[in-house]
Amino acid sequence: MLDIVERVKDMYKVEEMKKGIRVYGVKDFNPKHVFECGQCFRWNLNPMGHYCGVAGENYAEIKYSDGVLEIIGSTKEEFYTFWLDYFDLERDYSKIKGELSLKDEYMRRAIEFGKGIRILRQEPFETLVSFIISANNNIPRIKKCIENLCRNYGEKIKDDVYAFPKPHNLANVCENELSDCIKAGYRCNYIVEASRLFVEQPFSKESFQKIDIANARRFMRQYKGVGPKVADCILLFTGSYYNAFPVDVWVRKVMTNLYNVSTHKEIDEFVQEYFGSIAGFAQQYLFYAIREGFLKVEVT
DNA sequence: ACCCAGGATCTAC
DNA sequence: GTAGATCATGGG
Repeated sequence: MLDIVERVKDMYKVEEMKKGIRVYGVKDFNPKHVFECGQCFRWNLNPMGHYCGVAGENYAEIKYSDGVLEIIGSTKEEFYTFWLDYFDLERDYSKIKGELSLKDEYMRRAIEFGKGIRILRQEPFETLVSFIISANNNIPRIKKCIENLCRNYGEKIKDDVYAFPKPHNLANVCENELSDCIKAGYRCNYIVEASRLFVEQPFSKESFQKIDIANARRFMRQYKGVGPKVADCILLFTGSYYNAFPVDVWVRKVMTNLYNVSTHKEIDEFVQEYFGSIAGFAQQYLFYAIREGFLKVEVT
């Protein structure tokens, strides 16, 4: 851990308090943008107007104002060993936004709208299962299914707060029981099957280190319930490939409308060329701005 | 009753 | 390899 502290000492000052920590010098961060851009499902506004949620085995409350990030529920050690990476705090988002803003006016406006987005580096298994559930589903229901899943099969962290279930706990579950508990319908079969494969054949950022995105996509699609879109969500939101570009109905509309590319293959070839290695960030800025209704697209 | 939701699968051509 | 039906569930 000391090497991490040494590495980021010029970037952030971390102060420990009674209930949590304060991190000074945090730029390009807006909790609303981070937690509501569609990349995660376990963070919610509390009555105080702050986002609370679970990541890994950690429960926290997040506040941000004026370059100061407060993580209630975290120690200094947990910050260096977990949250620093989770929030991708060592990446220069200003540079990414600068590069993408030069592409076109539409992109520039999307970034202006979601300028506080950071792509979380989430846990592989949780991301896999969450985005299997996301298919042909809406966000409020996705969140309910996942909360039910954690409540029934996850380890209790504290009062009424549960961690995401471990792979082996979902691999051994009866499909009908799972369906009764989480109400995810036909996706329950996918969840059990995918969990079983994950136990045998897990993946992580590290395991993808030596293969290109095409092979990573092929690998991901072995899991039942993982198609092209879900595969890219997992690769992007685990921080494995930042040129992953999930194409859903909304993003497809923009791509067709604005850039005149329509098939999945066409779209991917275009964005890899146009946005390059930071295509995934572009996707998030676009998705958030469109879905929130800030940017309009012709409905086809 | 019908349509939709960050799609994926299965089947048939 | 690709177009079409089908897949639970809940909300509008």
